[in-house]
Amino acid sequence: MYERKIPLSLNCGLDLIGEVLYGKWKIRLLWFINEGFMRPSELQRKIPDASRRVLNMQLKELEEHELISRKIYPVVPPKVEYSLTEFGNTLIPVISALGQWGDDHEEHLRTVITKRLEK
Amino acid sequence: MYERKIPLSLNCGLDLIGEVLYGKWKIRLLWFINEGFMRPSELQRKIPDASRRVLNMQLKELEEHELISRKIYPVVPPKVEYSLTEFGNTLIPVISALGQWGDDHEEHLRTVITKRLEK
DNA sequence: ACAATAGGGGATAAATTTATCCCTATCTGA
DNA sequence: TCAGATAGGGATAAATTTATCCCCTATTGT
Repeated sequence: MYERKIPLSLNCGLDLIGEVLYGKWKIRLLWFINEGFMRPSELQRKIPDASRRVLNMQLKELEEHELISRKIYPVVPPKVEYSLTEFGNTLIPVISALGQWGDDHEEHLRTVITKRLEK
Repeated sequence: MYERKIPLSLNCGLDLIGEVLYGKWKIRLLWFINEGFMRPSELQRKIPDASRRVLNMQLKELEEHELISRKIYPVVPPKVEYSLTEFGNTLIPVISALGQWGDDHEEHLRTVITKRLEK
């Protein structure tokens, strides 16, 4: 794996949650898994903008952080299912709050984001 | 500025909030501004791990996204104060929820983060 | 005269994260 | 027999974000 050169700062709760949620697709992965899309191929279809490789990597990190667990069915063709751990479940209300805020302010957000990009 | 080559995905509320909060120090900046540390030099002292330059850049982005506003006092030496906009204020409960979750699970988080780094 | 403080920003390097490409394996259906 | 689905990963390139270095203005204190 990549060996970090700049040490992490893990001083407060915000640092800690950032460490496990930071990653372009992680929050969405947790969200979709919570909604019942548990197989890697389903998740890839739900998030077509992400490459297969990156989703695998981020799923692995979520698993190492014990937010999700991975169950392998010994069948052919292979079948794998992810599910939220108990710990991962406690994060759902927080993610929900994030999404809700984004939805509540969708119009304004689109405006300011677009405005900034055009400069 | 840097010209983006990969288009953003702004499909849902989670994408939108991600766009304005993604940045190593942004959440903390909002938090400290909310706590009353409004001057650039104060913020730099509160977040010593960040370089001055990066804080300025992230503050500028927060301002362009209309989460904070910047007031310049025409005095010498210069004085600048940031404050949350009304819009930025609506984000505080969300950030609070993030920090609270991190605090509530601090011990477990430290364990899993450290464990993963040691591999 | 000189350092320190206040606020800012250009140029460039380094770090980190994502994307791309290619390869592995087995079974099902046309 | 060939295409497609299923799941995964190594090697490497590209994109993006952060860090570092240096420079500017003007005032106050030593």
